[in-house]
Amino acid sequence: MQYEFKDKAANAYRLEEQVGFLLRRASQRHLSIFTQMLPDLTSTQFATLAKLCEMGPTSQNALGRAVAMDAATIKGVADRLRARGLVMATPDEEDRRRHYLSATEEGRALYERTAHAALAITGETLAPLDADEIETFLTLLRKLC
Amino acid sequence: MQYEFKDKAANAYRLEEQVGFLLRRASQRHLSIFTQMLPDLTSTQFATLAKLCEMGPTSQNALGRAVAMDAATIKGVADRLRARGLVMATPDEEDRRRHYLSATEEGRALYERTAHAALAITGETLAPLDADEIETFLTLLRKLC
DNA sequence: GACATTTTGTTCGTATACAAATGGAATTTG
DNA sequence: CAAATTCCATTTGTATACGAACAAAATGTC
Repeated sequence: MQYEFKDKAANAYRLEEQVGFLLRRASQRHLSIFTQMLPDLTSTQFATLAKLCEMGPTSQNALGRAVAMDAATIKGVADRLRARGLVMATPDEEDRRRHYLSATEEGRALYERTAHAALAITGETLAPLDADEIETFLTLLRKLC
Repeated sequence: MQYEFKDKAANAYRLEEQVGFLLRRASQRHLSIFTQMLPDLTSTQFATLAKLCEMGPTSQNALGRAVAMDAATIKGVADRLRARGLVMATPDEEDRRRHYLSATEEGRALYERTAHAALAITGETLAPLDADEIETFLTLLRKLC
C-alpha cells in the first residue's frame, strides 16, 4: 500500500466493488450493444418512441414520467424525435399550456421495424447469464429502482 | 390495445421489462442517493479521486481506463478536479506526451474524509436487498460488465 | 371571487458520455 | 533506420441528465 490512511474507510473502499461503479459499467456495455445493434436511434429515443406508441397521444411531461426522464430531459429527446419527423405535437384545446405528442406514421413504422432489434439487445445484454440467473437478476434489479 | 401491430415484436416489447431501462432507473436512484449523501463531489469525480489516491501518480488516460472513462470524459473530470485543487498534474520527463496526475494534500484529505460516506451510499443503494440477495446481485451484475 | 398551490413547458448552467478527428510522441516492425 | 503503428492528450459535436428558476395556465381552498 503506497499510502497510509488514518481512517479505515479509505482502506476499505474498493471502487470495483461498489454497486454504482458496476451499474455504470453494465450500462456502458448495454449502451454499446444498443448502438451496434440499433444505430438508427439512441436508447432513450427508442424508449420514448416505444412508450409513445404504446400510450397514444400524451403530454410531454406525462411521457417523461412514463420513461423516467425529467422535464428538461424529455424536452430534448422529444425535440430531436420531432426534428426527425418521428413524433408530432398537437395543441390541447382544453389546456392551453399543453400539447399532445404522438408518433407519426413514420415513427410508428420505425418502431414496428426495430422492436425486434430492441428485444435482441436485451437478450445480448443478458447473454452472460443463464435463464435462471436472468430471472433472479431482473427481480433483484427491480427492487433497486 | 390502441393500435394493431403487424409484427409480434412491437406487441411483445415492454419497456419496463428491459434490462436497459431497469439499469437506467437503478442508476438514477443510486445517483440521487449519492448526491444527497455526498454533495461535495459527483459520483464520477469521487471515483476518479479515489482511484488516483489508490494508484498514486498516473497518466490521465491510464486513470481513465482504471475508472472506465474514455479519454474525452476523463479529461473533463480531471480538469474539474484540478480546478478545485484536489488533483495536480506534473509533466513526465521520460515521455513528453504524458503528464502525471496525482491527488493534492487537499484531495487526499477530502477522500479520506468522505470514503465512509461513499461506503454508506453503497449500503443505502443496496438497502432494499438482504445480505444473500446483495451477494447474488453483485455476482450477476459483475458478469454483465 | 381572491389567493395560494400545482402543473406544464421552457431556458440556463453544469456534468457526464462517447464518436471522430487531430497532432505530437513513442514504439514496433520490416 | 525508416515506415507503420500505437499511444497520449486535446478538441469538436451530439446526446443524455438534472437542478434551478421562470411564466403562463389550471386547480384547489377559503
